Amino acid sequence: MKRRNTPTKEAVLDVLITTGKAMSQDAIEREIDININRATIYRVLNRFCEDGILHRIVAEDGKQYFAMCINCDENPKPLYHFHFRCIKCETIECLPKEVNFSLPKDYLIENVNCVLSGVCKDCSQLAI
Amino acid sequence: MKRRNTPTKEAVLDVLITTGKAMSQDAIEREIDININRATIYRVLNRFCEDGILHRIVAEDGKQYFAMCINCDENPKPLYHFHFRCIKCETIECLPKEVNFSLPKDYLIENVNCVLSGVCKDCSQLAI
DNA sequence: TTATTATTGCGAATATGTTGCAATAATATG
DNA sequence: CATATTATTGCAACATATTCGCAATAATAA
Ligand SMILES: [Mn+2]
Ligand SMILES: [Mn+2]
Ligand SMILES: [Zn+2]
Ligand SMILES: [Zn+2]
Repeated sequence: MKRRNTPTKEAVLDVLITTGKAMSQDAIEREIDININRATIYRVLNRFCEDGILHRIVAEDGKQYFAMCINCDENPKPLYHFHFRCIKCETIECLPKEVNFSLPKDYLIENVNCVLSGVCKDCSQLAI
Repeated sequence: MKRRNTPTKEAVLDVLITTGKAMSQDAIEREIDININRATIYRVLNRFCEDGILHRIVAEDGKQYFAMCINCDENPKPLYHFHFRCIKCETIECLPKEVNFSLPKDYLIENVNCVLSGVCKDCSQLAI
């Protein structure tokens, strides 16, 4: 199943690159000018995750958010990094902080999903 | 709104105390012998969370899991601790490991939701 | 240009969690 | 114990997120 280039894939990646944040399917759909079906966006996002182009974060709202992998911008991020979800502006950003943990004997690690939530700097300064 | 004692609340707490793990609504319902309505279980769980008797974890499967607070058993746990979700046996346990993080300036923390996932010791040893 | 098949749109299905409302039952009070 | 108050429950309906089957479309290889 060789991948093909399509306007949909381009548009989705474009939005994610531009915002530089983690976005949910509906947020992505809202930002795209052309009309793309909900299911299609999910399929594109899932494929990007399989291919290691995006990574998936599940926030405490139970929703999936998607962000570009690793060297998002200037600062490359550790494989397992924290995420911050602002409850005011509803955005999620990848923090360049590594998650440090240790597991008891005989535990096998497969994935890490760490989300801190609160108010981001933009929103906390607005309040002043 | 003074709280009342009911068989439902007792049954739910009982299951959570017995397993000592974090459980989802459907897992709890399955473990209870009497029939309790889905919505009722959710309401009971939400009330326990409000009252600080349970805490809520959202796993990467997007589902909510509920566990007894802090001094679950012998070892008291830090306020912000890691959780481990086994993808084999589908259980979640509270790890007595504190989550260490630091936020950039002007960020306000409100909540922490950290879930590691993989294979727990019981399931990894079964494979041997 | 044509054939192959990855990708899409659509509608329906699944799953998790919440809510309105009337019925039930726990508790307080005399 | 009898009665009033109201927290709690069951039920059905709702909301939302995500997936799936299937036929139509379109990107690429030949
Ligand atoms: Mn990230
Ligand atoms: Mn816990
Ligand atoms: Zn914000
Ligand atoms: Zn296990």
